[in-house]
Amino acid sequence: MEYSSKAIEAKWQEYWAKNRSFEPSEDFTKEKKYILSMFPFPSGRLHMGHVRNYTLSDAFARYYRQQGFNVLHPIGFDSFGMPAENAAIKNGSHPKGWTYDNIDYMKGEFKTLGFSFSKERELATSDELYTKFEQGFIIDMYEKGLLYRKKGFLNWCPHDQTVLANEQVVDGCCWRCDTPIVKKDMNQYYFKITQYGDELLDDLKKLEGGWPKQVLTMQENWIGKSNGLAFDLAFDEASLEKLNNKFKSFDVFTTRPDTIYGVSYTALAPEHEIVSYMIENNLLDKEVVIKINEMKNASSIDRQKEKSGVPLNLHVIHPLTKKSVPVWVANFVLMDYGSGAVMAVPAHDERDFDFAKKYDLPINAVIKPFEGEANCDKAYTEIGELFNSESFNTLNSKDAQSKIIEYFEEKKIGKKTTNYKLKDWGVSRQRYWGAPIPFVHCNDCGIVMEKKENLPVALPHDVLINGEGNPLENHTTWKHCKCPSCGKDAIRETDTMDTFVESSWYFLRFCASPKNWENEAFSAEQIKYWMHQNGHEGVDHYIGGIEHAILHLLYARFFTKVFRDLGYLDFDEPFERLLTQGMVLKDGAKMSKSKGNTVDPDALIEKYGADTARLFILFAAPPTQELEWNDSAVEGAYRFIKRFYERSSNIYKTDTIPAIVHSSLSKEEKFARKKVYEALVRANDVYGEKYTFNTMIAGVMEAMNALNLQANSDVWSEAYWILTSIMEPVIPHTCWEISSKYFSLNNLRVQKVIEEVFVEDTITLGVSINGKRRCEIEVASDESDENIISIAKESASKWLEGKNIIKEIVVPKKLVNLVIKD
RNA sequence: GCGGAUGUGGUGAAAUUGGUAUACACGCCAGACUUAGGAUCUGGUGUCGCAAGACGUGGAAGUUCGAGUCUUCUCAUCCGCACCA
Repeated sequence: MEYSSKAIEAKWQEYWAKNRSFEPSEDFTKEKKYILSMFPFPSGRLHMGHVRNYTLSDAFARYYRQQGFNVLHPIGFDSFGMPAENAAIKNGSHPKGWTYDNIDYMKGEFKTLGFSFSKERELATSDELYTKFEQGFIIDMYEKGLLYRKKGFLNWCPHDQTVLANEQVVDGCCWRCDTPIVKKDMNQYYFKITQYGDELLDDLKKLEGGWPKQVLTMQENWIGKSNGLAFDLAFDEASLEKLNNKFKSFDVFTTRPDTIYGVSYTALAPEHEIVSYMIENNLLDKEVVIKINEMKNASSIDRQKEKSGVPLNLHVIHPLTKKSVPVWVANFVLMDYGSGAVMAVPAHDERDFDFAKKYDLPINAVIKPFEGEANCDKAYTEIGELFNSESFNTLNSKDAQSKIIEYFEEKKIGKKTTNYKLKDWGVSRQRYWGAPIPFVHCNDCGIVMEKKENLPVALPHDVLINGEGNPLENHTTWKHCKCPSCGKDAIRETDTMDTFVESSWYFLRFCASPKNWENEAFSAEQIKYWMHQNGHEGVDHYIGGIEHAILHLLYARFFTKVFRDLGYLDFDEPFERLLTQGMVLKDGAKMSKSKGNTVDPDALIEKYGADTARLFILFAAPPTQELEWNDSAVEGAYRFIKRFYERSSNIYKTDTIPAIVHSSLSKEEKFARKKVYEALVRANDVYGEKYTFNTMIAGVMEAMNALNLQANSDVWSEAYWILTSIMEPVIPHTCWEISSKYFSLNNLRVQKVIEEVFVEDTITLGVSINGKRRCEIEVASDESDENIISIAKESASKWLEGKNIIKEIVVPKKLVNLVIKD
């Protein structure tokens, strides 16, 4: 009975493949579970983060199959993207060949890890069939005005030679290659995600409980809703003249209208159109222009270092006091938030204060603390009581805010406004390996959508990828086409889509039978089934890394709402429960090639087998915590499996669970049974809410330790009937092997908990004196409190001598506490 | 700066939610079997102490018969956001 991971694992992997064991049933009357892991980018090999991710989802999928659910547990590859092109530049490979070779290899790895994915629903998002439907949705969205093209200042990564969405810029650098981004002015397509800002924010409430709090907070902050007042600041006569009457005013936004009487200057972003106009028309001194250009060109990190600005020698009229207020350009004013202009109240805003100090601008306090006096040594940013504010004096900040907004609205000089940090999602990428945006530029008709029957607009195979420019733009023939509307010569759009578009709807694609994939993106009937259950909506368990807390998860939520409004779906949120797994660390740091602290899954499987890898991963830490890799603990996992396998020699063949008369057992046998059923209870707790596989496995180990203390083959056999069922989601190969050998696979299903094994004749109670544990006593489980106390007193007599007992507490089945006094 | 999380043996971690702190595992120590052991099995292992015992969940205080768990303050580490007007 030597344990051989290789022979056992290969055998069952073949068996599962041959028997289509993990294909979902199309019997839609059964209860279902949709278990989904975030699909991988086919970079070449799986890393430990993937293994952890898929081990978790696989455990869920296998558990629910045992429980009799119809389980959809699909996988695919997020296969467009820049690494394929970077590899092309480096090795001369073709992105497509490189991608699909990697996919083949990684599919092999899935198999050797025993993951119970549906093979038949596997897909790659670079498949033309996938692009075809995606481009169809893009056209729908364009028609609805949810996709538009405009010129703007974009985040440009000089290394990847492409633009990035705001979400994809991390600390001023490219999220993929860490190159500092620069701003570039160019045309690009945007999804109007801001139109869904409110709903994306409000619906976070529906996800409470199902999603980690942290992710909800991050999304909330990202959307960044703030309420306030927007109003116009009109130029004075001299300024109007200076601007050739081109601009009469500009718009500002404030969340603190209560501080409006404290305005002492206003500031425009260096990119503001009024500033640009003045530069273009030589209305500014040379030195001023140089300073403004410096501000514009500074990286976002440099720009944050120190506040700086220049006056424009323009003035606006304060809307309430009618006083003249100078207009400055300031580097801390951001063009892409609000209107790119601010009213500055140095007395009550730290940024405005710093700037005013530096340039010696007036600081006018208008809010004072409810207790105490106004103080101009630093900005007072708390709420308080208004003064120097004409008719609003003595109001508190909160009341003043609404009163002042009301006043502006009455006078029609301003409006209550909501602003969002969230910006529209820029989706153009100037690269080859992505889904082409299915539009055509026609001299006569403008931007024209490709006809749906002509989809997909597929990529040309013969491209030159050398890292210079956009390969589609440079291709000699591909971009030339006929206008779908007028038939004249036209040019194809050469931008491709951000790969986050593909991952925004892949979970819906799995809701279709592969035999219909040619004809439909997803099936209404299957969406209705897989994405709904008992009033709940969405994927039942979605498992992946926290690094997608904003990007992918926000985009997927947005697409779900758009698809709903396009009439394709009838629910609001795609993922009901989200489990974000922790990182895999080695030597205290995230595994990475550059640090040289990686563990190769293939080598691990070669040495110990997939079951060992899976067991270690689930045992070493709870899923949401970081997982510190430990080679000798892996060894320990291997030894446990080996023991578990070899001790099956204690059991006999049976097709039903052995019947045992509990009362006839010895103390050790009863104890072993109790431990086995305790493990079962723990196992059932894991999947609902707690996900604590580590304690479930500890329970099984405890049961094994208890079984070793006795030799009753009925008890052993019953135990294995249950334990192989509990452990099957974790170490499936070993469990199927044992189960097929002894139980004809009949035990891999719901197990019943028997209560009688938990009933004990005697119980052990701790005895504490003044809360300090002193000794323990063994009493009959139905002993009266009165007797328990007298037994406790007797056994603790040593500590009670000469003391008065003033209180006696019995905690049922736990302990006795005696409170004494000298 | 703002927001969130975490802090328990040499290590990864448990603790049925206010009731015997350290389950389970790794490591370590000792023993058995062995030509041998990086195999297997058995036993031990929070700290101090010869012992009785004392101390012990980052630190300080509080509530309680009783606190890892609740309250207040504080320290440390990690993560997210960050000139968002």
